[in-house]
Formats: sequence, structure tokens, C-alpha cells
Amino acid sequence: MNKKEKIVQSAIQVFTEKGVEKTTVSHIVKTAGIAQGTFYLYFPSKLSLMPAIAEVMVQLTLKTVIETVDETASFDEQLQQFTDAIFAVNKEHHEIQAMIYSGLASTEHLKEWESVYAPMYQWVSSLVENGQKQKVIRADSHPDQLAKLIIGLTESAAEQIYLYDEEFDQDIRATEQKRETLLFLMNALGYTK
Amino acid sequence: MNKKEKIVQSAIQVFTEKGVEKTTVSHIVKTAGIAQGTFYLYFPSKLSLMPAIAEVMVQLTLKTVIETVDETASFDEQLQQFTDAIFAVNKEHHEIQAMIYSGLASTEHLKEWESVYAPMYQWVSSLVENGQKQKVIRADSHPDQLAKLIIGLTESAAEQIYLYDEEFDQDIRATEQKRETLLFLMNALGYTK
Amino acid sequence: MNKKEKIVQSAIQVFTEKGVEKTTVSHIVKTAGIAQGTFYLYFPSKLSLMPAIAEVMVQLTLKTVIETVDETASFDEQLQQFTDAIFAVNKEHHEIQAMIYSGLASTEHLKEWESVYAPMYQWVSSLVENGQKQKVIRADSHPDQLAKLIIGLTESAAEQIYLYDEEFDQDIRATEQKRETLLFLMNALGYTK
Amino acid sequence: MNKKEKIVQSAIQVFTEKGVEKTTVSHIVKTAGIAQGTFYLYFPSKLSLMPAIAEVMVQLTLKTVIETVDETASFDEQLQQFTDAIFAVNKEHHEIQAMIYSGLASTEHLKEWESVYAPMYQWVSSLVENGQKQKVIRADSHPDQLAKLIIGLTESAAEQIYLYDEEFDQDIRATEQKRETLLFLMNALGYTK
DNA sequence: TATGAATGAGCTTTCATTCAT
DNA sequence: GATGAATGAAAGCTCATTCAT
Repeated sequence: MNKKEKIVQSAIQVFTEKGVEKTTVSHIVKTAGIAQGTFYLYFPSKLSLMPAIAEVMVQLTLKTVIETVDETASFDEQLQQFTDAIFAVNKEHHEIQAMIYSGLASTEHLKEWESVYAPMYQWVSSLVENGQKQKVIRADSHPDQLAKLIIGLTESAAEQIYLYDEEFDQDIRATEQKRETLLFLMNALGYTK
Repeated sequence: MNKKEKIVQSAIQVFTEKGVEKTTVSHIVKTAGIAQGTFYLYFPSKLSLMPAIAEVMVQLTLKTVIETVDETASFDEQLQQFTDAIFAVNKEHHEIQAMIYSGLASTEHLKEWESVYAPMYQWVSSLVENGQKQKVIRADSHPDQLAKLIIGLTESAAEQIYLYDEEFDQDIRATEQKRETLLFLMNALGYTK
Repeated sequence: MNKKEKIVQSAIQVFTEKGVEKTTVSHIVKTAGIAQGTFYLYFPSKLSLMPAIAEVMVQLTLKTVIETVDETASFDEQLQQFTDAIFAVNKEHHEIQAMIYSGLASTEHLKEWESVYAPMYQWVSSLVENGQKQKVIRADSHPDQLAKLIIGLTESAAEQIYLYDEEFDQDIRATEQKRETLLFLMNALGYTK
Repeated sequence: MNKKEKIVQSAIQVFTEKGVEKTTVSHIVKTAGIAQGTFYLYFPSKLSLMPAIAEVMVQLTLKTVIETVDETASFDEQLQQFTDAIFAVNKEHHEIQAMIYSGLASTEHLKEWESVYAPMYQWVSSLVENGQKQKVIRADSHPDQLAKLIIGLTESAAEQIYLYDEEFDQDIRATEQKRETLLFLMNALGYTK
């Protein structure tokens, strides 16, 4: 792994462990095992890290989604696998989600958000398009529009469990929330097999 | 207005104007017209402001929702007015949303989130319950569950426009997004008039 | 007890519990059960407390000495009782000793030191004078001079045990130190029965 | 001189000039000619300076003692030179003495006191041991015990002059106090030539 | 007398960034 | 490229003191 990747990985790790507000460049470089100054060879500032982290996180999420979803399965099965994947990533990295929000929001890197998140949108958009082609879901909305709403809904549903909920009985509530989210989604898409 | 309220109001104002990262206690107290030390009479630290701000924002959102929604209107009209209200608040205060996320997430005040957001959940839950009683929406999900998903979906839809999108053509895209969100919601709830 | 005395007593208590550096006027008035502003009705500033505390402490020490020493006993017995008394007070209030040092030293109240400490010096001076009159100790030094050295020696001996030593085996080391101090003193005074 | 030494030296200087209560880290770093942040590279807090200062002061005292005392002189001459040295250091740095007391006392660094003061105790203990070997002083007390008492007595005697006394006629009273202290000491040690 | 909320100067401390090596 | 000691602006926070009640 090269130094730049190492910095991003360490940053994700430290943010996850210590939280956003309390993470410093010093912590990150210590975890990465490099010198303070080396950081600035790869990133012009601390804030410029954020898009890189967001990108890695989106890639990780997309990778998890692709690995979890069986392309040969039916649409409803694929949608269920998709929500499972989103919930799984969120469970592991819920701290980072908040960081991406605030990190991107407080910089001038907002414009990069769309391009960073694009592959994820695209994947879901394709899923929706297939469903429409198979005529198992409604076709009166554009796949891109539906993709946005599906992703927003599923991630916020996961956050409600993993970011704000107490840990007690978390798994049970997660299962319930996933079931409800899927039911909600299927209805929203007008699914009929 | 007492000093504590003044601090929270000023904090919201400054955060909205200057952004999260660049706001300091010093800015807040200057805006509030009080002394630096007075801040610490009411809040033990800077981070402990966050739950108070979140509470005010949720109250403001709920107030906007209540004012916007016509209680005598039909369910579908009420749902549309609800999404309008959420989008309107988000347009005005999108910076604060990110702050609440990161502020709450980075402190140990997460447990307060549920109680802070409770009135909002309750309101939507009642709306859903009415819809179910009128038999215009499906009743195979609990109103509380649906409320969570409705709020999550609508707010994430609004954020996609106001937090991350460019300002160019924002209103047009907002209108479109609202329309799609409402359509999505109506389907998700199995609405039939 | 009037308010002024209450302030001094509370100050001594808080200094003993929390240490010098960490004691605030706020702590003192809370312990005294009075309002913040009331403090300044009795003392013009925080530092002006120090001489009052010193005075009380010296009075307390003298009171302990007078109560402990049997006036009808022989000189060597009285000297032993004196060291016992000094060690006893020091054990109880060692924190205050350091405070008096630094508190008086860092103010412009040093001149008051002599008058505050005068009764103590006088008492020991009388003891010495009696010893000289009874011809059990040497008379080639002035009683006042000897009194100063006796007090300085005994207090520093006590401090070595109670201020800086670890608490483990403290009583044993205190006993030993007292014995050595007394032997040292008796020789220093040229005691012969 | 490295930065750490520079900080300690400057701290001693500023404490001596401005007094304990009024010295700030800001003053110290200005005197040292370094940046504010550099201070915290070497000392985690302001209070953690105290043991380092104490150590330097003890070293300085010991250095003065060693330079002043003629090793080839007789025991009584050496003892006189020792008291001269202690009084000389105290005259120069009486402010620091109070600071060491309060600084060490108000922190959790008390345990370090013994190790900081150890070389001084050792030196006097050796002096005493030599006296005992030459049979010019009594040998019924352990040299370490006597060393403690000698140092405590001499320093408290010096403090009585330089810390609390007025400056008027200070030299005369110092001379007198030194003479009395030496006489006291010689008797205490049972000196016979 | 007594109060205690309010003050604000100034403290300690932090940490993103730089630069000589 | 890599280092890490040094920087210093600026942050969070404290607390002796004041004053309207």
C-alpha cells in the first residue's frame, strides 16, 4: 500500500475510533506510521482528506453491495440483498457516515460529492432499470430519480438504527427495520411479481 | 428572551452564516451580545450546545410542518404539504442539518437524539394513523415504523438538493424532487383514494 | 460563628481538600454557604485571605502546643511535648503549611508574617528562657534566637514526613524523626539535667 | 543549550523577577525566545514544570555548596562554609524556594521530591559521616537522619531572613542568624575538636 | 448587608501547517 | 521524497471581581 492510501485508511480508522471532532492530523500520521510533514506531500490540507475518504467509503459500500447481490436472482431478492448490504456497511462504519456529511459539508469540496457518489447511484439506477424492463416495478419515474430516493431511504433507515439507537437489542431492531424498509421500498416501486 | 435561549439562537444564526467548522464560541457570544464567560454559565462546553440546537431545530421543523399542513385537508394533500414543509426548512437551514449530524455524532449526546426527535416522529405517526383509519393507505405496518421511514426519506431527499447540489437550477430540481418523493411516498404507503 | 470566620474556616477546609492551585473563591463561598459577592464584603481580594488563614493556623498551632505541654513538667519533657504538638498539627494540616508559604510569599502581606507568627515565637522563647534560668540549657544565645531555630527545625522536620513522604509506614518514620529531632534539639541547646 | 533547558532557565528567571502568582507560560516562552506551542512539546502542563525547576535549584544549591566548601578544611570550617552557601543561594533565589514548596505541594509530583533532593541529602550525609569517623561529632545518630535535620534547620533559618524579613538591615541580621545557626548546629552535633 | 448572574481580561492549551535538514 | 521539531494564531475555558437588585 502506498503512503497516500495508508493516510486515507488510517484516517478512516482514527475517525471511527476517536470520532470526528477529536481526530487530529497528528493522530492520523501516527497511525499511518509516517511523519507529520509527509501528510502534506499528499494532501494540501486536512480538509482535502474528506473527499478521498468519502470516495473510499463509497467504493467500499459499492463493493459490498456488488458482492452481496446475486445478479441472477429475481428483482425482489436483489432489492433485499441490497438493503442487507447497506445495513451491513452502516453497522461497521456508522461513525464515518456522520463524518462524511459534516466533512464534506464544511468544506468547499461539496461539488465533488456528486462525482464521488456517482457509481453508487449508477448501480442502483441499473437495478431499477432492469426491474422496469422486466415490468415488475412501475415505470412512471426515471431510474435515476428512483435510485436517489432508494439510496437515501435505505441509508437513513440504517442510520436510525446504528448511529442513534442504543446498542441494546440492536440486532433485533435492525432486522425489523430492514423488513419494514424492504416492504416500504417494494410498495414505493409498485412491485408486482 | 433569556440568555440561554439567546445563545442557542445566536449559535444557529452563526452556524448558518459562517458554516460549522469556522464557528467559534467567540463568534456566538458576540452575536448574542453577551460575555464569553456567560456562555459557560449555561453550557459546560462548546459541544454541549449541539443537543440544544438540535432540539430547537426539530421544534422549528415541527412548527413549520404544523403551520403548513391543513388538518382539514385530505391525506394526500396533507402528505404533500408535509414534504413541502420539510423541503422549506431544509432550504433555509441546510447548514444546520450537517452540524446536527456531526455535532451529535461526535459527542456523547447521541442518546438524546431519540427524545429530541420524538415530537416529530409522533406527529408523522399520527398522520399515518389517520390515513390507516380512513383506509386510504395500507395498514400492514405500524404507524411508528412508517413515520421513521417517511421522515428519513423526505429529509434525505431534501438534503440531496440543498446540501450537496449546486445552486444552479436548484428550484427546478427541488420541484421535481418533491414531486418524485411524494409519488414514491404515496406508493410506499399504498395510497388509494 | 460570624461570616468572616466562616469564610476563613471554609478556605482552610477547601485548601486542605483541593490544594492551593485548584481552590477558587467560588469553592470557598459554596463551602461557607454564602453568596459570591458576600466574600468581598469581608475581604477586598482573594490574596488578602492569606494572612487571616495564617493567623488562624498559628493560633491553632499555639493552642495545640499549650494544650499538649504540661507546664509543671521538666524542661526536657516540655520540649518533647512541644515537638509532639508540632508534628500533630503538621500531620493534620500539612497542605496548609505549603499554602501559607506560597500565599504569603506571593502577596504584599509578607510584612504581616512577623506579627502573625509572633505569639508562637514568644511562647517558645519563654520556654527557652525558663530552661536557661533553671540552668539546664546553655545561655550563650538569646532566647528569641533559639526560639526561631527551634521552631524552624521542628516544623521542617515534620514537613519532611508529612508533606513529602509517602504515606506507607508514615507513623513509624514520624516516631523515629521525632526522636531524632528531640535528640538533636537537646544537644543543640546543651541540655544537662 | 537545548530548548528544554532554556524553558527551565527562563522559568526560574521569570519566577525570580515577577513572583510566582504573576508568572505565566506566556512570560516564560517570551523570555526563552521560543513559541508558545514549543513549551508544550517539553512539558505537558504548566504545573509539570515544577519538578524540573526544583531539580535545577537543588543542583544549583549543591553546586554552590561544593564550590564553597573546602574539602581539606576541618569539620567545623566545612560546616560554616556549608551554612554560608545555603544562605547565599537563599538570598539570591528566595522567591523560588516558596514556589518549589507550593508548586510541588499543589501537584501530584510530591513523590519526586525525595529523588530530586537526594543528591543534597547525600552530600551532607557524607560530611556528617566524615565528622563521625574523625570523632569530632557525636555518632549516636545515623548520618542520613542528621543530614535531614541539618538541611531543614539551615534552610528554614535562611528563609526566616530572606523570605519573610524586611530588607532593612538584612545583611546584619543574616550574619547574626548564620552565627547562631552554626552554634546551634555545632552543639546539636556534639562537636568537640 | 447580602445576593449571584454577569463580566471580560487573560489564562492554558491545541493543532494545522511549515521548513531546515 | 521524507522527516519531525518548531511555530503561533487562535481556540476553549477560567475565575477574581463587580453591581443592580
